[in-house]
Amino acid sequence: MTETRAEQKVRTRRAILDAALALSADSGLATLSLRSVTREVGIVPTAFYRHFASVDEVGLALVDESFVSLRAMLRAVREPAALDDMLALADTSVRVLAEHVRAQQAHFGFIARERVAGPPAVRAAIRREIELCEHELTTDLARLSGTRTWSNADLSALSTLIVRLMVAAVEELLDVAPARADAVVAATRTRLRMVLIGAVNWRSA
Amino acid sequence: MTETRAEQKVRTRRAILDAALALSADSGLATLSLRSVTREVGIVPTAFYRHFASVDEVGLALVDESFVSLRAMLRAVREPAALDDMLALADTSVRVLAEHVRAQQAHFGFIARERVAGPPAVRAAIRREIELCEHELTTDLARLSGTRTWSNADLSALSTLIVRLMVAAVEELLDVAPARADAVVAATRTRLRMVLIGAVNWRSA
DNA sequence: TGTACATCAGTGAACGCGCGTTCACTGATGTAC
DNA sequence: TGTACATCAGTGAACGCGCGTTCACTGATGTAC
Repeated sequence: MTETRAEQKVRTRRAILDAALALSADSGLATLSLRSVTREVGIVPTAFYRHFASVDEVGLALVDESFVSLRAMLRAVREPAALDDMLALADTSVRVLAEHVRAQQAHFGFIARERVAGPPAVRAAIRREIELCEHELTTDLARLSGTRTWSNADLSALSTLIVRLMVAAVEELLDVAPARADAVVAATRTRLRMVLIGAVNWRSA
Repeated sequence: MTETRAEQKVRTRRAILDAALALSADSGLATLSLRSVTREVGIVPTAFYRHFASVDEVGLALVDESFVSLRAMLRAVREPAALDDMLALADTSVRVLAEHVRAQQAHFGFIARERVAGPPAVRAAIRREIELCEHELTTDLARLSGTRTWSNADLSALSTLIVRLMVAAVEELLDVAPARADAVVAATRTRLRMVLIGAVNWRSA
């Protein structure tokens, strides 16, 4: 009614992205058919081509979206000013993570799944984004008091451990019944603490 | 010629498993078609049913096979008698891992991929096997001097960190050009050392 | 050892199905005058 | 404001293709006597 043609087009594009995200949760982007997406959206298969050239292109758009969510989450872990503060905040960080995951289930699940299982182009895009995240975290870790004497290799070892712990926690949280989420949070916190104790004692123990 | 009918049947079964393993490397077990497998083997599609009831059943057989490889590898990490010994042996452990991965590329790749992307039954089977590995490692860690005072939760936090570090290293090794394998080994060793330093200093730092 | 019969791995035709993509189209929205 | 034309999101029929699965079959291997 009050909607312009351009607005309607954006809405359909959005509906295609949402449908692809929801449907790929079942059995992956690689097995997702164009027809199942358009069926879900309520348009005819050929109308898809007004918005995307291929299903792969939808996948790449979803990678972009999903990493907006992931970056938002990683910012929470990057705030502390010293390694000891990170250790003290481990509990809070993991809880924040769990909340983000609950709120952004679809995006996090998409990354976890398509990272290894997606079409090659999507897999490559995700890998690039994760490396970028690790690199950003490495830069931030270098600014912490307590890492003054660390080599670049040591810094990136720690940031990799942290990022992967988080990615693994995400996978577990997505996989587990909501009632058991607290157990996952507890276990992840213990693992994160163990890694950070390794970091605090690195080259000084 | 000199082959009995039973031997021939075993050979065909083996060829089906090998073809499924090779073909699923391209784009996953979930998208693997029965017809592409039989085409590769050189039999007619219907002959498949003489050996397996479905492609899922082939997947489960491959999970069993692949974990024989993974267990063999994990035994190498479990030999030390104390946490400090593990730390000293970190370098050797990671090298052994890299060799195993090179020798058993297909099996390790299969696990890494299908763990998140496989058909539900295959995914569940892999998850069960990984939990079993973690549990075995936990039992072994409990026997080490240096973990006398640890709770079960602490022990399983460490074994989870180690197993996942190994799984992640496998994924990286599979993904990287052979020439860059040494860099992956070096990075993994640093990460493993950092985790083990966390373990050595756990509850005592 | 020789023969008659049973077994069963692999065959080949046929089926209905969902797929991606093509094409010419419709008709509401948007624009130029 | 009213009219004539352009745009373009979505339509619907049609195509050829590979899929999983059915079924009755063949013929070499294996077994009982």
